[in-house]
Amino acid sequence: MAQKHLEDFSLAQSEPKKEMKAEALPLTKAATREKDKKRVFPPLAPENLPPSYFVSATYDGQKCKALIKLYEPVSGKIYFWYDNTGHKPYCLTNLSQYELEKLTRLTQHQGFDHFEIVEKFDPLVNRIVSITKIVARDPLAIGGRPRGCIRDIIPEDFPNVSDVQIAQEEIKVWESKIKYYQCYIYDRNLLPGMIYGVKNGDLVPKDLKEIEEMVKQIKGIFKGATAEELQHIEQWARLLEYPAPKFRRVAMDIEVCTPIATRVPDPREATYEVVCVSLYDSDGQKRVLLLKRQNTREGNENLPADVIIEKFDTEENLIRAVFDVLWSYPFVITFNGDDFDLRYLAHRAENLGFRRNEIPIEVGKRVCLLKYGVHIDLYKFFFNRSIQIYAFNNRYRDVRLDDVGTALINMEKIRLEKGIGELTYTELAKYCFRDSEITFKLTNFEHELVMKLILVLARISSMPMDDVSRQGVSRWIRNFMHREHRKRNMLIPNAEDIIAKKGKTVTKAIIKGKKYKGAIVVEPVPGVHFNVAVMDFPSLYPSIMKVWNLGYESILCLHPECRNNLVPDIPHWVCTRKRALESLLIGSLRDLRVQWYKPKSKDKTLPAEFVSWYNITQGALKVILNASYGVFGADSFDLYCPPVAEATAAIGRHSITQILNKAEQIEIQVLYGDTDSLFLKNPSRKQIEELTHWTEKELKMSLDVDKVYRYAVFSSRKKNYLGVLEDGSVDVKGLTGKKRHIPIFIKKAFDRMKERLARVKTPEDFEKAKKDISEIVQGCYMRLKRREWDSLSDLAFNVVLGEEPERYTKTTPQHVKAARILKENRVDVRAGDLISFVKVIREPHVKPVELATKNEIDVDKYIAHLHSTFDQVLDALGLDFDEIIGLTKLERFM
DNA sequence: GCGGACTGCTTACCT
DNA sequence: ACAGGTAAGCAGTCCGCG
Repeated sequence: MAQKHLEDFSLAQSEPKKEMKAEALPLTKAATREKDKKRVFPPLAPENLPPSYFVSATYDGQKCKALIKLYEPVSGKIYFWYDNTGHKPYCLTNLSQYELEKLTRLTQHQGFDHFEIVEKFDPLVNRIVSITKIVARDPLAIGGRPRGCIRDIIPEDFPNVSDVQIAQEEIKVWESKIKYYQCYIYDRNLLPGMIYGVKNGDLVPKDLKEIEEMVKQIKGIFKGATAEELQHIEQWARLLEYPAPKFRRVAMDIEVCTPIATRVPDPREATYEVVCVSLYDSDGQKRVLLLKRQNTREGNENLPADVIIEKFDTEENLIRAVFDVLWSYPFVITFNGDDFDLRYLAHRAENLGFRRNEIPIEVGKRVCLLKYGVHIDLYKFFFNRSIQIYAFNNRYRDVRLDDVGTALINMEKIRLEKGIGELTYTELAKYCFRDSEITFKLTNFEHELVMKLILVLARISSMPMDDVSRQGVSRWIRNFMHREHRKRNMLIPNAEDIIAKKGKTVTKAIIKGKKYKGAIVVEPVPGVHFNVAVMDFPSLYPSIMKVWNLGYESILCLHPECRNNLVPDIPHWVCTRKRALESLLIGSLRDLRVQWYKPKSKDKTLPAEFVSWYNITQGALKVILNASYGVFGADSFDLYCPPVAEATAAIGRHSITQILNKAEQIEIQVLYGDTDSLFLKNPSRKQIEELTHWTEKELKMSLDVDKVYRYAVFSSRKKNYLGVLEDGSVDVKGLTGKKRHIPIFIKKAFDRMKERLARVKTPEDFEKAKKDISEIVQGCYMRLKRREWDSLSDLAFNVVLGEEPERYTKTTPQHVKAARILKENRVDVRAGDLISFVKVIREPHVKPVELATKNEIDVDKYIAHLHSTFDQVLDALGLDFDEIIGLTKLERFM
């Protein structure tokens, strides 16, 4: 495979060979061929293209057509396919053609094409309406320019509703903010991420016969599903079962030499020289391109033997060599390339006098895309909170290459002692090479997990891979909702219309400033409890949406006969006549995850590559399902509908309360519970079965035993406990000892306690363990008192600065005080930075670690923190901090 | 002028 | 630009205190 896609250069034509003054090679065969290759742009798909993956889409402003980027995995190339159906951009309005023709600004608009009358189902008024489609020649004519767009002209030129004759009380424009290529994807029923061929110039989906058997098997396990549900399960399964290709790709990193070592150069100015670029590709080719400079020594660092070092006499030639790469790889991976590497290269090339069409980069406001392939900026991807938490279980905490690399693939960046400009060639090469190596490997571990995850998300959301890797979960959900609206010929409602009709919530949140009441947390029973079963509803909220038919259309529907189908405890009702889209789509995704992908991802009898695919798929579904309730309560979501979220939460409270009562009734002690879980003390198998059956029958939802703790420790605090599993692993939830801001000095002591607790098997073991724990605490206390710590940084609190330091006006928290001190010392501090500070005796009682000295540490403050951290566990064990550290009751009183 | 009771702000966590 | 609920620590305010 690696060889194969380098063999085919049939596209190479025209354009004079570029001058390259590289030396100090030798080049491998592959690299030589790559250099010889000549570029043809655009890379048009031939009349008949072998099966290729739909990886991206855009609008070509010159050809005025939708453009699909197809990745052909055998040659490892991208092919462009332009629309040949004459599809055009449009928006919709409730004004008639007659009225619209009065608007000369519209009919004379250079982008205007024609009107059509269409019928669509309007979900908010629950009937088919006749509306006018305004077709344009260019998507920017509909919207997207600051002034004079069609969607703005209509309300501007009809300022008064009385000017026109319409049935509704308002002039409306719909679907004018959908990106044109998304519109194209929906209307043509295309599936990004799936496989297509080109036959006689037409784009045709490849038939998926190799997965038919599997799809049949999947449908077979959903016995209770309705025909409609089954149809959707099948639709999702087709998308998710089809295998992924190998992704031919290159990771890239650049270094720029700046006069001031601490400043990051501005990519919009691109004032300074690009001195090094490293490239690491999926065929194992590793290159470092260096710029020859005066006063730079060679150095004697060793790089891996297979790294090819190329030196360039001029920066221009170096950048040309990099651009050759960007013109030829289907996928280019960077870490922060949107805001730095690609942006810098593009502006630098401009400054150096490159012609526009020589630059392979499309520079946008916030992104940098490639004219040829697909640029994945891993920083954007890993920054996504949903990805961070649900796909990677919070394994990395700061979104920096070093941190993500260490956490996911155990690779660190190379630490620099000096600025880029002072490095020798080999030092610079080694440093830069490591970055592209980490970047590449972040897309390569676990059978190319990251690439496949992006592919799966692209399929679910009907989005290009470049968009899906940059945008948040609410966009993914919105886009598959849009797709399904179009598929059903439903009008996509405007957010303000949903709000006007269904915007009210009726419950009062516990937290001030929130819109509605959320979940229930059961008061824990403090103490140590042996044999604790944790039961939970798998995907509670998506289940509720499915079972209760929740969606913006069904909540508070217009049918009088549905008004008595009430949500428990609140006055909202739900439609009984028509299935809501969200309920159907999210419900079927949930069932597919719970009943197929989750079990398959744990099936040890399958080959590793399959398990990995199932695991990736279930992970992608998890990310989407976890957010599927929340988006309805987020005003940034296009189908924002607070009563849907409110009803979901209300039914959740109702469900857990019902089980609580049932458990009590069959005499199981409930120790704790949170939202969708119950912690049961020593239940019998029979009791568990009874609860499960009852839930299945009465609530129409599944209830599983998630795990069994050998023992669990609760304090009186909610969302705070420690549980030891049978295999000796320890779950710590919410305890201060695991929070990332506390000093490692305290954290280490806490971890020692954790290790000790893991070894406790029986209630009898506890006595010995308590003694050991007391000693751990005692030792820690003494070391503090004697000021015996390894380094000051062990005492640092690390707190994220949520805002720019000046923006704190109401209060000045300690980390902000420290940040301001740093600023006074000319250290650049910005929102999002992690501030490390220690507590000191003198005002203002905090100091950035790097400025503090041992003697000024306020030891008593640290003892107080040690105290409160351990108290969360100690009181459950019947231990007392003060007694442990040897204070008598009298001393404490004094 | 100072401490206690209180509220509010901020961060990090849980589901 | 998914939600609400909880814990902890500190900042700031008010009030009483001969």
